[in-house]
Amino acid sequence: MTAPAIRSGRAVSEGGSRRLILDMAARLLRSGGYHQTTLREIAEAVGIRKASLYHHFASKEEIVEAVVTDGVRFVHEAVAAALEAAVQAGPRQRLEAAVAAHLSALHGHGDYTSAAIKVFTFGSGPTPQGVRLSRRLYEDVWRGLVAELQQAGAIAPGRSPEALRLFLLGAMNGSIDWYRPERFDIGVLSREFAALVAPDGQGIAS
Amino acid sequence: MTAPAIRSGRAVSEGGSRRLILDMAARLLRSGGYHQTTLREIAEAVGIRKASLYHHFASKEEIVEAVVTDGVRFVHEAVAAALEAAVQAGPRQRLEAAVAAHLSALHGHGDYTSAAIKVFTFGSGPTPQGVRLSRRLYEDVWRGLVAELQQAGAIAPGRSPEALRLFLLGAMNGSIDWYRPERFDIGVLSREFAALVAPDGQGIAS
DNA sequence: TCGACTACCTACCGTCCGGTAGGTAGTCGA
DNA sequence: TCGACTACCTACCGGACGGTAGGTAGTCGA
Repeated sequence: MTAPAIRSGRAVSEGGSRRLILDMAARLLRSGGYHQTTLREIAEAVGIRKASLYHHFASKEEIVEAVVTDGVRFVHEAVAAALEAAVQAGPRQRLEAAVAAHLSALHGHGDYTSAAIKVFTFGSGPTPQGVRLSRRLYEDVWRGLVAELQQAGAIAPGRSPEALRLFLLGAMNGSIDWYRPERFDIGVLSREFAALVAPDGQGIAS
Repeated sequence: MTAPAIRSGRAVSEGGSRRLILDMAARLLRSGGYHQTTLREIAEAVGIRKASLYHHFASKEEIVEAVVTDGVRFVHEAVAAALEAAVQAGPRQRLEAAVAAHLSALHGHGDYTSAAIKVFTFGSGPTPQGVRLSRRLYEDVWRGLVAELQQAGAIAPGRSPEALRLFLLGAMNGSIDWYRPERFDIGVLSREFAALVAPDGQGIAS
């Protein structure tokens, strides 16, 4: 009685299965983290048998790594693009744009970025080197931005740049626990974040 | 050949087994979260067989709940005591004291508080009602403190108090991912945190 | 001394995990 | 038309999971 679904050899999309697997894995990883997410769940969400996942990926780790790498790359590119678009703006506006881009990548777009944060903020699963590297590179974007803000005098003198960066990233990533699109607006939140780090009346513009 | 260890009926301490189990569970939960921590690991760390855990607790959930509840209560009491001790100080000093108490509970003391955050920041395991309640009560402490700061004019006008509280808690709890006692000083960090939320030159003292 | 009780133990349960072996239907270039 | 290839399938593996059944030493009050 269980409808066997339409099976048709090459299925609907050619080669799209890999993306579909990653999409479903990202969704499940986002809500459950590494250990709660099982290959059976992923396979079921995709609509195939668990063993078929091994036709596209060699292991669970490989699937998770692909999701996490994509997630980090996505938020990295979004923030880099936002900073490039605001290259002529003042430091405060650049900060606000970067924060908005980060939060949008986290909440507005797919599940990849949230999944990435869930997975390696847990510290649960094994963290491959490629993931560590891409994460490091993304952190450097913020390191650079904080340094730029400090150089422009936009942040209060005496603040530790490293503490500032950790505070900011931690607070933004922590929003996956409380952000609800109907309760908060990313633009408003970004202004709040930026105002904390670079208060009004500070910097070259004043 | 496997040394059967010293078995002696009532063992070393009377009734202390329960605490020992929770101590070990807290340590494991802190580093592994809910799903990675197994009853076998806990039992091994304690030095008893897995089935013996059920003499003290009815289920894994009950153990985890006890650890989490203790962790929240500990940080709650620490922050409340710090605020009480600084009842005569200015708002900025009170904020700094609360932040220092929270961070100390997280990093300076046992594993309970970090375990609590790891467990329900994951959103992994089931969250019993008792845990939700104690967490809510603790959040109210910060809600009250932010309101007090706002009333005293210590934070910039126009800031959303709820956003401020969420940022602060998120950033502090995020520190479990990067805090290392040899790289950071809790006193210094607390001053950094407080300076962001309640910048100098603001409030009744100026 | 003897029953109740405490704090453990060994042995086992069904279930689910990630992963593997080997098969099969459809597609496509030669 | 036919072999190679792709994309899936069924069936199974050993092992780990949380949890249960039932037993056994030691303690202690009556």
